[in-house]
Amino acid sequence: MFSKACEYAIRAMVLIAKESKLGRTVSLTEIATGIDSPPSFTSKVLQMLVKANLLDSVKGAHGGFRLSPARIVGITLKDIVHCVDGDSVYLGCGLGLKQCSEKNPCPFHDSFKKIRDELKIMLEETTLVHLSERLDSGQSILKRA
Amino acid sequence: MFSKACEYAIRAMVLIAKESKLGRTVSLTEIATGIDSPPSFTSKVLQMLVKANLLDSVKGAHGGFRLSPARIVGITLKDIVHCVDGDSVYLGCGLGLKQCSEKNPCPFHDSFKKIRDELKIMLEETTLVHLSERLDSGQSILKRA
DNA sequence: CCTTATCCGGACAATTTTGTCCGAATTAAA
DNA sequence: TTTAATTCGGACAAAATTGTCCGGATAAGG
Repeated sequence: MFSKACEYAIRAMVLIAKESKLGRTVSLTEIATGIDSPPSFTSKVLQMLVKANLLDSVKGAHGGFRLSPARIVGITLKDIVHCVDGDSVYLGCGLGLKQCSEKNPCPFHDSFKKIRDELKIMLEETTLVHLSERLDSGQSILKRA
Repeated sequence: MFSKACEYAIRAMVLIAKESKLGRTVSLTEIATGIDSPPSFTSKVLQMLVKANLLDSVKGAHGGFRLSPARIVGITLKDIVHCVDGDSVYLGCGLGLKQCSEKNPCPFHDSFKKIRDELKIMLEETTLVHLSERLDSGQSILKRA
């Protein structure tokens, strides 16, 4: 469904959101430990998010990553997925046909479009607030126990 | 969403279903041309389907691939996807967490489960009959025009 | 100013996915 | 029986994705 890079991106952003709400800045090491991901690769992914202006980084000692309150409220899963994987997950044809469209549909265009649209809506409606809240309450996990 | 291999598998099966209804056996060359895919790679994918007993092959001159009427009716998208990509598309965690479950959910387990379940149902309900009919009627395409 | 902790960027490496090639086995038809 | 058309299987190659390493830039704190 999503690439590894995108999975790490989402998990990292949720963790950063959680810590940012407490006023903390989170280092790469803490993130990689917290979401159980390869540090160097995670670093690349975070750089993508920073460049796309979805995430703030603080250089130098005691630096790290953080999210402003406005961003925690405003950033959706769709923003993150779009940044890392592009929009083919919720826009592309299920059979990989570039010519597939309403007028020129592949055989399961209609049934698939329904799923894609729901996925798109879900990604658009889910913000970092929603996700990080479940972490706070201990209702959910970001890595294996 | 699906791998290239899986996309080719689905497109090929729809084409074979369409031709099999007319009593024809379809060669690899015809399939690759008909669905606009790399022949040798498509061959590998078809072999997977044959081994999984989802498809019949006829060796030797005038050989090729074909589907019995019973299979055209019985085989669903889920069968094909499961054979080629496994079941992670409609069963796995959206964040790639193996420990994710009802009792130990990742932050967007619930919203994602809804999508996955619908995808699963759609894949289970869609058979080759449905897909090949749309080809017959000229309502849909398997490659670029 | 110096040291230390951190992000950044580029080069590199490993792994997985995608794709190619060729020879062997099989079968229809001349 | 020979030839041609085909699937099958294995080895190989290319490309994409995932992951590592290191040196440079930046900033805090003594």
